[in-house]
Amino acid sequence: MSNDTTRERILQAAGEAFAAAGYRTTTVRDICQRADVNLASVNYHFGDKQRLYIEAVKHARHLREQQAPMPEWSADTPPSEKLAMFVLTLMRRMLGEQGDPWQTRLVVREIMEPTKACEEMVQEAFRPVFEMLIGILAEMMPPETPRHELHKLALSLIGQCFYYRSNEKILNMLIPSEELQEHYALEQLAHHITAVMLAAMGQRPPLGIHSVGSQSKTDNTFATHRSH
Amino acid sequence: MSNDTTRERILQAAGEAFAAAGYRTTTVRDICQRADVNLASVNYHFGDKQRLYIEAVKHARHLREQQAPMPEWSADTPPSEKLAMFVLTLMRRMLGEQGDPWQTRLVVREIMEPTKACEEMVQEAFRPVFEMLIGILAEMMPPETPRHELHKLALSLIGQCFYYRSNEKILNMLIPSEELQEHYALEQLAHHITAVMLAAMGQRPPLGIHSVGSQSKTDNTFATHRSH
DNA sequence: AATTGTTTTAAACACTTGTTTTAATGGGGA
DNA sequence: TCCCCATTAAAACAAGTGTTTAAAACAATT
Repeated sequence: MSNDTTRERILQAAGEAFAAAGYRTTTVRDICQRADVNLASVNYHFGDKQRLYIEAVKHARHLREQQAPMPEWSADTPPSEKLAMFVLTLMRRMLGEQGDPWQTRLVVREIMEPTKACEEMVQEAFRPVFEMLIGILAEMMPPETPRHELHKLALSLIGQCFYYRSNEKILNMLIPSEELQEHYALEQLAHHITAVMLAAMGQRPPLGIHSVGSQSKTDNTFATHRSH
Repeated sequence: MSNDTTRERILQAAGEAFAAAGYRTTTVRDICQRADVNLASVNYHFGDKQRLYIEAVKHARHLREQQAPMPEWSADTPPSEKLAMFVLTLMRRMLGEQGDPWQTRLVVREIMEPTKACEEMVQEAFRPVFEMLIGILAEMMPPETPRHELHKLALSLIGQCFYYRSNEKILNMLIPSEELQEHYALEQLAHHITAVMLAAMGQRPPLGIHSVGSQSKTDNTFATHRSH
């Protein structure tokens, strides 16, 4: 964590500051104070604030990728296992395992309000991950499934994961804190999202059905359980 | 659309401006120019920029609610139909039917980075909608389903809807534009999300299974369709 | 030790920002 | 008509912003 060069200290401080307050709100003076460097060194090392921002985004993304790398599977790994691992990794990137996940906060800002730093991010990071997910889903769905349907399934999955990062503050207001502590750990959320997607694709029994044995399905599988 | 009083003109212009560029980036001068009023009138009518922002958020939320009101159902409406309508309404609020949906853009900003305007928004708007959704889901799931599981199902649904508003720009870079035009209309997206949720809860056959007859299920319902 | 190129420092600059001030305007009632 | 009120208008203010400048400090090479 202890980056010694001025350039690296600025990059780190800028990432944290931009992630916490956004581009416009954080000042160059903030960053320099946090990094304990002289005010002019930002312009010396990065030219101007905007180019520093772009570099900070790139830096954040790289950090996040190596903190939660996408797994590689052997050829015979069942697709449902791949999907579970994929979701878990995505959630790790979203929420992080320890400390404040400022890297993802910064990336999310860029997603919501793309700047010049976004194009590179999509091509280098998002598109490969997206294609990987499409590949996993394609293994589970019938071969004739149209591409746009695979895409929407992928977006359903990503959307659920994304939600827990982007709406964190709202969640804290909506869900009681004991419930949050007890049932909203990273692994529990990943497990839930995986279950929803697998059930939606018929790779697992639907949620709410406790009879796991696949041959013991009863008639009311697709029926309403109670009309309140 | 033609609000005549100075106060209303400012409110409208401020909402659009804040939605497009955020609180810090948009200047009071921007807003006044757009509303064609004198610079000082913001402070005269609203006190300061921050209180104007709070009023603008409230205004935007009210506008959005009356543009896409939540439906009311008769007592015997099946829950799956309720869910479909709920999703459609939520998507209408997210994406809007015509023109730039600046109201939701502004609300989304507030979700991502809550200010003083947020608390009121959650209590008055989000919580009732959330509870309504929980009620619908509870009708479909077994009575013994724990509350936190209903909550997570609700969040899965909301997360998918939210995604199409928050990641709009990324989607445009990730999905070919012809596919977007052909398969990403508001109703199509709502239909997809509804299908995913219903299938996940066992209220519909899984996606990718075309035999709708509930008795003609074959053995491979919960099996892999192809190993690539 | 002197010199060269790189990095750091403190100060200043030019500009934008939210806000305030003070005067002008306009319209109803006495 | 005159006065009083709410509203609008133009100008100025004070604080904060990104950026530049020019000198100082430093490190490495000759």
